[in-house]
Amino acid sequence: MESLNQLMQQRREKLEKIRALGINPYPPKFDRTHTSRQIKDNFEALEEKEVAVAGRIMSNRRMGKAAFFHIQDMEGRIQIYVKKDEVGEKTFELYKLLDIGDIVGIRGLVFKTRTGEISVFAKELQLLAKSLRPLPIVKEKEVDGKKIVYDPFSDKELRYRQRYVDLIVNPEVKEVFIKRSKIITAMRNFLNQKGYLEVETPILQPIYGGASARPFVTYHNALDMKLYLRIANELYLKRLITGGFEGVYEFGKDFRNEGMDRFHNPEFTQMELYVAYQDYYWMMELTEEMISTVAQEVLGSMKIIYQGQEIDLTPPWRRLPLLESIKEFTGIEVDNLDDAALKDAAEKLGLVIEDNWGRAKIIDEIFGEFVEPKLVQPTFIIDYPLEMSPLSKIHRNNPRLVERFEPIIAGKEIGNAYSELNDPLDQRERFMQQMQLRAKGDEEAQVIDEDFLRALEYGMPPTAGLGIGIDRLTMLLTDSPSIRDVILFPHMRPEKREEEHEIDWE
RNA sequence: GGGCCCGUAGCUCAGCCGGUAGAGCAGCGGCCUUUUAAGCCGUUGGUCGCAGGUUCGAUUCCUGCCGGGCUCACCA
Repeated sequence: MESLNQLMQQRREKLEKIRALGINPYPPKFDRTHTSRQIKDNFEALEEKEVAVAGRIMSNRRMGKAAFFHIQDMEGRIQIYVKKDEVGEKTFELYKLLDIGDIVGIRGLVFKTRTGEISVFAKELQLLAKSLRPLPIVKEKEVDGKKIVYDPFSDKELRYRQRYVDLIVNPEVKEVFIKRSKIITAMRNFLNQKGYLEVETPILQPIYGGASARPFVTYHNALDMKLYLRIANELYLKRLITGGFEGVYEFGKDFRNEGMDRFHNPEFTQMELYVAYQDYYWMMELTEEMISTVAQEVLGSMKIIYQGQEIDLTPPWRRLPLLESIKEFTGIEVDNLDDAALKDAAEKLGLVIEDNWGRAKIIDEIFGEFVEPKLVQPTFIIDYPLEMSPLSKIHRNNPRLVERFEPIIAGKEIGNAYSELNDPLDQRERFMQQMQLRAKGDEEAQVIDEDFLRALEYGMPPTAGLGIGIDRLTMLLTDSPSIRDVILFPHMRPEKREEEHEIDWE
């Protein structure tokens, strides 16, 4: 237990004084009639009427025998006016023992102050929860309609570790997560309207698959076996297409045991959708329709600003084959070059190419370095090299390519899709190639999944599949520079080692 | 993993080339019954991230560690 500093000590003393007044500092409930927003939006109708509001004290201006303070509820803040003559001696004593951060309920009359602020004139004041820790104090002032914030609570480490404080003190943070929720709801509604079925598939998997990534490993005691946290939903969802569902989707957490940065959190949310009898061209249309619809519903516009760049999500989006995109941005015509010449060309661009890299890896490198960052407006990069895509169908016009696309927006991929490979013999081949890569030390190569192959052998219809990174999409639609700004509790190292709290596994 | 930067009061920060710390807000006490970054007067509060080293003396210099940020690498 950390020792109490002066401020926390004082609050505990106040708590005892409140108890001594015969007041329960943690009563069971409060009957609220209005939120702050409802009062502000309906002032004319509510003026001089009695309301009951509740929230956290966020500012306090005391003037002898009267005081103004703001309380904050889910929808905003409203000012409260307390006057000793009005609330009485005892309640005013209670008021004097309150702190910023305490949760209170007020019953009183709606009025407007001399300076024009809609407020509640307290007739009754009730403590609903005493706060024992001091909040950061953020003050703000409006000048010419612009909000100036003084001493913002800005330490990123504290904000991420104590998100509850961040949410209390920084209202725009709450907005981001409200939008995140609306994005997911809008997407779910879109998919439901199309008639697709939302399903749930295992997170704990005996064999992981569906992406190239290193997994987290866990252990089931009763079964005495290793399990993996899923890296993708893909293989289970395709089993369901085999099973006869013709459109299934899942919003799910995936887990990848890799580095962390501005665009990667070890656990992240993905929406995966599989639709029978369709191909990747069809899926491109669905994707642009879905993303633009979500933006329209959540933001009221298909035009967004991301980190200062204006982006127009209105369909149709540009479709650009991968190799053409490389030609466009670097002049390199990959198809005219043999392996050695391609390596030379890449090195001339300044890339460091390892000797054991194949063509696909070099192409991917050139794309990632010279093309992707330049694709600000939404673009479907289509038709990837076969070797990079063990789960997608070979291109109908070119056996060295697959029918795959990635939607790129603001220089970053936000998803991945293909005409799903449903030829079980070809799929087995591709798995075998992956196993060879794995034998050569590629820890991210995919693992053969015999049960998935068995499902394909029963026959899976032609299918289009799509994955959309919900975190990345949310970054885009909330103009957030880091994935940690759109995840409520981003992964952090433990604050300190507290031996006494270590969990004792058997 | 590499590079750069940061860690000082509850919060936001200052502290030059070494002499064991300061501001604003918050808090506490006083005045103030329509204030709003309320105001005025007074005042408390710090193992200067942790551990070593150099030194008569370290918040300051050096090393290591811990935590974080940015970035590069890796990575769908």
